[in-house]
Amino acid sequence: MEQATRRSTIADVARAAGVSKAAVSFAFNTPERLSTDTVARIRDVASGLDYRPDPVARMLAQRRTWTVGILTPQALDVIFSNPYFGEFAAGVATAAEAAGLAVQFISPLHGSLARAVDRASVDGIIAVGLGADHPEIGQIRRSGIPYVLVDSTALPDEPAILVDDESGARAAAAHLLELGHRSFLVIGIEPPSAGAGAEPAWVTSRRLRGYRAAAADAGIAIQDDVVVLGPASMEGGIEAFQRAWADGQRPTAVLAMSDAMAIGALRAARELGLRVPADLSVVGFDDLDVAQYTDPPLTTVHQPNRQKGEEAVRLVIDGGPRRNPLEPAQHQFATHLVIRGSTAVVPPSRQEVPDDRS
Amino acid sequence: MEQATRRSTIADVARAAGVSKAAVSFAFNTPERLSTDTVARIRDVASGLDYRPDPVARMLAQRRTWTVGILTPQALDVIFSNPYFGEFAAGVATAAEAAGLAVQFISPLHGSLARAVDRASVDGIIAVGLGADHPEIGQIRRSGIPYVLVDSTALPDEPAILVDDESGARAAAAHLLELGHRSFLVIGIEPPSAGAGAEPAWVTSRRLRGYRAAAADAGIAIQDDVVVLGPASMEGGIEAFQRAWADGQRPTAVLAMSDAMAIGALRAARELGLRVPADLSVVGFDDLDVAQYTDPPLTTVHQPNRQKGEEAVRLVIDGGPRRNPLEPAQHQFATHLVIRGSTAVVPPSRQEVPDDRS
DNA sequence: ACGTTCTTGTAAACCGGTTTGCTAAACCGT
DNA sequence: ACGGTTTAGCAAACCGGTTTACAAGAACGT
Repeated sequence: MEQATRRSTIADVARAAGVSKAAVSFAFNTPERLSTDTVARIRDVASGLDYRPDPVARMLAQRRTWTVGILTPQALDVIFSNPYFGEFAAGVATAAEAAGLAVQFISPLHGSLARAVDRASVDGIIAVGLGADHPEIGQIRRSGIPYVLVDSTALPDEPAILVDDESGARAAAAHLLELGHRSFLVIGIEPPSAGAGAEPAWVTSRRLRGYRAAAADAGIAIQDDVVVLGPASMEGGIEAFQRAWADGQRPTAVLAMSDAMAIGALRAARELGLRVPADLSVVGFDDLDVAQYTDPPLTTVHQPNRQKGEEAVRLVIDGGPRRNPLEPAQHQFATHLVIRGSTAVVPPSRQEVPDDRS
Repeated sequence: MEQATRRSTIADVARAAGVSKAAVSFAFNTPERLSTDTVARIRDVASGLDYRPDPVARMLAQRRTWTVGILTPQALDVIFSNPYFGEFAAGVATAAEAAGLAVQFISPLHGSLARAVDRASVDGIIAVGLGADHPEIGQIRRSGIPYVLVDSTALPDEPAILVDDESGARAAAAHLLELGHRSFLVIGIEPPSAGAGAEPAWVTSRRLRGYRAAAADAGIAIQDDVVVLGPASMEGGIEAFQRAWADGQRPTAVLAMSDAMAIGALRAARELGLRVPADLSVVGFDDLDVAQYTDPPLTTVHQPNRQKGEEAVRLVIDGGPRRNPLEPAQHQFATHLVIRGSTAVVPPSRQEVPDDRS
């Protein structure tokens, strides 16, 4: 028993309508090339046979897939579980739909990103969170497919979507310092690949630099031993906070590099009997939708997650062969602090005696 | 200025290696058909030219795309913003990756789902949340592509992933009744297409049936005027709750049909000065990851979001031509209530005098 | 020495569309 | 009546792979 009914092809339609294959193709794509009644007749016959042009054959002939790919070094299941990616992807989807493009996710296939890239049939690649050192970006460059880098340091003229991580982080820390906090815990995002830990281009480094700049302005230093790393998830936030606590740390404020981790910290703190913000202040990063819904609502650094996605599509679309060279390839977004309810003045009991070097 | 460097094709490799196209193809796909050193030589030449087989051409020739599609009637941006879908998609992705398949999202293109289905090049379709009446499912059936329906009533022998919505809902309501609640607000999910409002197959109807069954057991009725509908988002939950409140409703318990909406209700209640669970109990549905992180942690009906996705892939994969007819096409998952912190006994001031018809 | 099987490779058909000449007829102005 | 332009449609090449049918030579058994 073979497949019951073979799908009808353009040749079937042509035969049934008594015309050439070309005519059928024209009837659908450039009807003005044919007389109106031939078009009508062909379309009739076609829908009678319920003919649907094979998208793959079309892609091959046109050498366009009408698809953009979102490339990530993490496995797909962690991507989809991560609201940050959700919001970013929502932005991509919005712009893609407007341009008539489909969206495909490209992530390691059986552990190999390179293999996944090879199998992917896309017209453009939006690579998010790849370290500049990732070998795959070399592969992409060579492949000739237009691409744009997101959230990673790029070569000066390479298409990229950037965010002013450093000043966002700086604002967050400055806010806490102004509230009198001096004892911090920094919860950072660990790099996806274990290898690239110390890489200075990684987002964690950029944000940390911002935190430290603000601290330096206030004359204090954020030591390495108050920064803990973990996966950018609520789970990761809990664990990071608990680890620090077990380690004997008793900060009055938490600087989390992602809202998800901040939410985890919120939860961990609550379980330890700490009240936020009375006993502990927490500030996140990303300004996810959920940040408004936590209790208390989360003070966090806003970055335009959806806009980043939309802009990425735009860049990759006219990042093609004849890109307008006047227009810059890179787009940097600003960040700003959103003060909600999870931060407050440092508890009196924990205030440090002011320096009295007069 | 044409495109700088044309990608090398199989013909280029064949010429450079002094063999036929077929040999090159064999070298990659069935190396045992060739002598070991020919294979080595061809591979060498190929990587020298950095040849990468065109995935589209390959799809056409093999008549396989190695891709599964997730079909939804909602726009992609709402999908990606919705954590429920995120978790489901994570499940799909896990199973797809294991099977070496890519994942593609299919959702209305310029307002037309049918058009999107036509353009999609996939080997199987996972259709989620389509009402049984949706015309597109007819289109899919006719197209001959294997598919599986998720979260929608299916024909008896049609591949489908189902969930025991009714008993889950029943358990939720029973729990509240046991705690003494008699005055409810039901927050339901509005159907994606405005048209199909009264459709009895819709998930909202199934869950409502469960709530009502439990209520009936306790001798009370849930009237239509205590159920409000909205989009399945946190926003939607806020609005629904506020609308009901403005309408004069003062429930002691909220039955939300999605965790996202429950979180919205939590927030709206807090803003009105209501303490949860002291003044108001809230129970959700879905048991999203975030449900553990709300304050208080959300009592909710668990359904296995990720497992549903994984199973859907399995069903659609061997839902192909020669499906094992012994194995049922449908898979129904159980639900169960998870009691956390958002539900408590009804406040004394609101206790109803027990019926004294003796 | 000879038919048979195995091994290694090739040529050509094929997947299902799009696109590029090209031709024959219709239309047009004079 | 006639050259020039449109219009309508066709045949064939092409996109870049896979797969089938076949051939030449090597290995093998007797």
